[in-house]
Amino acid sequence: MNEQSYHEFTGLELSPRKVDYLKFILEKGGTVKTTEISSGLQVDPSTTTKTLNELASAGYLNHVPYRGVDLTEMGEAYTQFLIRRHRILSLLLTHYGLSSEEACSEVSRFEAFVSRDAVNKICSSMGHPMFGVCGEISHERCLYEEKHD
Amino acid sequence: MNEQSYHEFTGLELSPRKVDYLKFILEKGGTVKTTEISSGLQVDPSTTTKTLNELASAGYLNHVPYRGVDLTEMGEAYTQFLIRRHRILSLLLTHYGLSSEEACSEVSRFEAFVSRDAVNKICSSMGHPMFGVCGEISHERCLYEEKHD
DNA sequence: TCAAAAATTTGGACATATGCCAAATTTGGA
DNA sequence: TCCAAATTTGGCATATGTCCAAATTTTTGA
Repeated sequence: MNEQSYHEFTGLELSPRKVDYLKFILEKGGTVKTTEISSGLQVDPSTTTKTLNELASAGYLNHVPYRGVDLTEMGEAYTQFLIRRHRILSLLLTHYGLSSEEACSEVSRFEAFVSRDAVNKICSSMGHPMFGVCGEISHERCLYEEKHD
Repeated sequence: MNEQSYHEFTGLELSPRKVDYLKFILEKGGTVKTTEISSGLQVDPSTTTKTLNELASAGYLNHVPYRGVDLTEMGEAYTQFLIRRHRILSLLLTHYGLSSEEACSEVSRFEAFVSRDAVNKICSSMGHPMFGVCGEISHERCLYEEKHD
């Protein structure tokens, strides 16, 4: 989604693993170092470097070699969606007999394959819940888009 | 799951594409030929042959070269689960503002990553619905397992 | 200040999953 | 029986994700 505004994306742009990286980076906040990510995601630092380069090339991150990464404006907006998706889907599953922990780990496995359209429909249908099982749910862009469809 | 009974599986054994193959084969029924599968899944016949060999090695299929494949007993039981999973998840999404078609194609993208445990919980929680948006839902093993947990 | 330690990156290798093409093999119908 | 159609083999390609060892850069502390 390099050249486009963050209004246009399907939610299917990134692999499950890349989603993990972005979520981790947003949750850490600010500039994040390779080592922190490697520990957090349990991978070799060289793996982290490679993935970071890919995410930077795709426009989600600014990467200053040897210094760390931070989210671009687009990357931040996109990652907000990733987190909202995770929370909405997790909350959904807790309504069907899964515990918070089960829901969370279940969703982590498949969330990367759930489209933004579907998430937005589920979200409206649930009445834009404010609290998920793993954090507060922000609907900023979600509500904005609904009004401007 | 080669040596084990089909009572023990997580539902995460197969990649999305292999799930497609098994579902297609079960839906066709009986012995299915390479060409039918290739047309159905829109892939080169040589790709089909390779995948069939993998599924046969893993114990899901009997493959008689140049003749076709059919599901083993285990493969059939497993594929029943795959289809139930697809239908339960699709039905679920239609309760959140997605049309049948949307639900179906959405679920096709991520179903391979939803565990059997989660499906069983969702299924009980929904009261073991008999009809999905893309076919009747059979609960044979699902109900059996519930009684014998 | 500056050398050793720590962090990061590079380059090479490997594994898995998919998929196509061309060539060889087998089947089956005329 | 013989050829066309179906199938399989073998080779190759791409995309992801991962590790290791070596090279590079940054940081730290004496």
